[in-house]
Amino acid sequence: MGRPATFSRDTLQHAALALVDRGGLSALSMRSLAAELETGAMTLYNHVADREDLDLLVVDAVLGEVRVPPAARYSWKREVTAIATAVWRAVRAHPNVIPLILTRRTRSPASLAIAESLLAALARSGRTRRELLIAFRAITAFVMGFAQAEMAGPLSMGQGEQAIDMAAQVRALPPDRYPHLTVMAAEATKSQPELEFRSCLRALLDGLSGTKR
Amino acid sequence: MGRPATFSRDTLQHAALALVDRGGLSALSMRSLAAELETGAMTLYNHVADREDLDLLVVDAVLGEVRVPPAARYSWKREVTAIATAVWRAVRAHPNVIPLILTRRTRSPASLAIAESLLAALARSGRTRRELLIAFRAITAFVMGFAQAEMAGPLSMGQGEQAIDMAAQVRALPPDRYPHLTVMAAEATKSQPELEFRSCLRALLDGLSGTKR
DNA sequence: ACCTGAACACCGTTCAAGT
DNA sequence: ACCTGAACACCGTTCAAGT
Repeated sequence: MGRPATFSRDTLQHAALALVDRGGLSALSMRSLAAELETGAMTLYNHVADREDLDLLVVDAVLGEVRVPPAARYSWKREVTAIATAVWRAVRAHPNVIPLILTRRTRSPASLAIAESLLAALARSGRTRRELLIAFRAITAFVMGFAQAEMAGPLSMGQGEQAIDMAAQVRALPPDRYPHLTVMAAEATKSQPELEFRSCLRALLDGLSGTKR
Repeated sequence: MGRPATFSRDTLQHAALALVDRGGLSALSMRSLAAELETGAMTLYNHVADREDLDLLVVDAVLGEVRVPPAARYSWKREVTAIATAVWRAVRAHPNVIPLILTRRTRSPASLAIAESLLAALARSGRTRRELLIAFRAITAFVMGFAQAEMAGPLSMGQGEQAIDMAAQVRALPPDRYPHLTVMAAEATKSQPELEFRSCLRALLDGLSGTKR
């Protein structure tokens, strides 16, 4: 009933992201977001089609933080590395949003810009279309999968308390049944996600630049 | 009130998977599953801790379908390829479950067995622990990420009607803003997920067997 | 011990009404 | 035209009671 307090879609978007960052996905609902914005739940529908649309807005807020580096400075490998790393860091900066990022299909300008710049960088390596598609698939799969693994994989990453707890659990499994896994859980205790990401990505790029068949 | 109809956790698990396979994730709720089993919702809590536990059961039903091949038949690369492909195929056979698989951390025997056998295969290539961890991370990230991309990536896979629609949408973007993406959307029309998965995985394995630094 | 209906505290969204 | 409260059809889960 007429508080003029009409807010922009942009403030809604960032309020939603802030809620998820702070309290996890369960902290975001039409009602909780409306309360945050000091309005009624139904008012949100003036800015957003439905809950799914709100989720996409949150995903896009994260992807919008990706700073795609200016093109073609060094080798194509370095450029691809810069883009992939930028995406991974932005995603990783919002761990609570990762389930949304993994499961929502975005077609926003931010997400298309990332895809386009990655393709442009890869195209500099001289490939047929088919090879370019393969390279694009491999890299995007790896980046998203690496973020996924940090959230849900069997071998914990990083040195947080939670990661160390997880490692301890896996290390405590019967070593005769899981000889490698238990050893690797110990190794994962020294995990440095940034370095591991770089090493994995380098291996992938090496493989993608090898002889074509 | 004593229909004796006590059912096993196993039938509950497969009924839940069947509901998701048939009707998507939204078709599975405590109430819908109970109805399927011709009982009341609260009866489920005799077999399952909570909804999260039910989700894990569904994830595990899929991972339980992975047939890990017998070890050490050919080269380590072929063995790793066999395992990765088996996982990917099982996941892909249940597309509606993918969001759950990506976001739930399982520690079930099925999931641990997969991880252990993948590590065992990789260990045959002769690596330090640190290199083994890197290789494991790269491959699991890739497999999960590839499944994720088929569900939510910008370039559609396969020749289904839906995939073709999606490709058409991306192809219809302004080509001066998205020169590579629009071309690749056309290329993706010929997409053969199985072949692309193999090509990407081969590149990754090539990279992982290259010179260490 | 195992089972289960009623009730509670949430959801997203429709609808009809406000200005 | 924009806003919004009440109400509806769902959720997962607590609680108390059945056998």
